[in-house]
Amino acid sequence: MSSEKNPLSPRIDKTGNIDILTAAAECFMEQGYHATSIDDVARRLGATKGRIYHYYRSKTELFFDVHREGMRRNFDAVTPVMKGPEPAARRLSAMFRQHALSMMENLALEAVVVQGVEMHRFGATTPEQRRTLAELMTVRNDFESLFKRVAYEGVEDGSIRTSDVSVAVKVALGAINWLSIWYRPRPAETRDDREILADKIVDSIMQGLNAPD
Amino acid sequence: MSSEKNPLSPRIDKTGNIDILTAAAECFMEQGYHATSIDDVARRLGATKGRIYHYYRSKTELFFDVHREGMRRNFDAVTPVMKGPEPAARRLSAMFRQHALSMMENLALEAVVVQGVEMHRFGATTPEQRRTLAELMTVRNDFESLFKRVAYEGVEDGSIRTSDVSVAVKVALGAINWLSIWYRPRPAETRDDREILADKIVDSIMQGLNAPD
DNA sequence: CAAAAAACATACCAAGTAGTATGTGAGCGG
DNA sequence: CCGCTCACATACTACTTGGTATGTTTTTTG
Repeated sequence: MSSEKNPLSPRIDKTGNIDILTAAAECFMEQGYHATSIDDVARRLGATKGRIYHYYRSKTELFFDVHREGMRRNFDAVTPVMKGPEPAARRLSAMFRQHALSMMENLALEAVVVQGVEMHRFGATTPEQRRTLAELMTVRNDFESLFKRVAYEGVEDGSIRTSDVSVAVKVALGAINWLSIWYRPRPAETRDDREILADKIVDSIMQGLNAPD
Repeated sequence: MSSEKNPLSPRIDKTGNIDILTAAAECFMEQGYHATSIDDVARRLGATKGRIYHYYRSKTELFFDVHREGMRRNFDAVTPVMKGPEPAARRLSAMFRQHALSMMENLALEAVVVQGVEMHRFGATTPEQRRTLAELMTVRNDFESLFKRVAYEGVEDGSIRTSDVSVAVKVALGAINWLSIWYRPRPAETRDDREILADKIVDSIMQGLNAPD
């Protein structure tokens, strides 16, 4: 069953070629999963199908692995700031900020993650694929739960106000995920630029649009 | 050039069959554009390819027409409430509310619209397709501009506060568009249920998550 | 009511693609 | 230096799918 072809950590290339995961992510971002052929990915690698099928048993498996890597970076970005002595509202906005920055800096990967979320609607063909997809959605839900948990803490410690925690979190995450659609780095963009944008987004989410009375 | 095969208004069926646009929208929503074959759409119609190609010259043209219809409904939902004597913040939240309801009640159509937005990243193959896609993105931008304009009015009349109008609008629309990914109507859902959800979403957008001091 | 056009269905093809089977050169352990 | 494995490349196949060409039936029109 688990012939262990894919190590969990991302495969980094030793040659001059860019990594398979990166090439796949870029192709999937630019053309979408179905419109991307394995030959497209291979071409971007400066290689042929043989190389890809040496590491991945199928196109879907490749897609899933890209997705996993994207989610892994999401967790890595968010978990360090979710605990601490500050009020929950502070921590939650820090989480949003980190997530937004992660979206911008792993754009290709995160675009694939978003496609994966959509794909859960799509009918996965084989039972094996269905199970893997279900696994990915579990990870996805766990990620969302991180935010929900802190949001609940905020309701309890009085730093957060909302009519519905679950909806509010979905709204906020949707706003951030939407970055993968409209955000494109400008040619000479710096980290500072991205932080400014992230701060604006977090401000919108936390303060809302209504002017204070 | 314009052989006028597709009237602008949606083609409503006179037979017992569901309409082509609806069938296509449902297929595109469930499987995505590329994974949907023309035969899939035909099968859902209880017909064959012949019927579809009688009205549409290509698959992309069909997709674009579904997209147009989705955008048309968006405009129809939002424009009636965007003008009036109330402060701009009031009108803007009414627009958000209408848009959210439109997303829920035209789920299949709107899912296709979202796909279209993603697709503008994708390389459209033929020049003709590129132009049509560019046209759709113009419509899309016009729609976003409706919100921006009212938001600017709000900044001027003092009813709206934000660090960046453009970003704030993108955040809000992203949150609402994200509905197409997670929202699914429950079996016996009523209009009231949808309005409650829409109100919660608008509340999150307008009030934010931070508790008032 | 005849003829023309509309509204489809059927049959077919060329192109593209996921996946496989097999070859091959480089490195490496013994 | 020999054989074995790894890391690919090459060649090929079975199948799907967008699109077309051509029937066939129903509706409209003069």
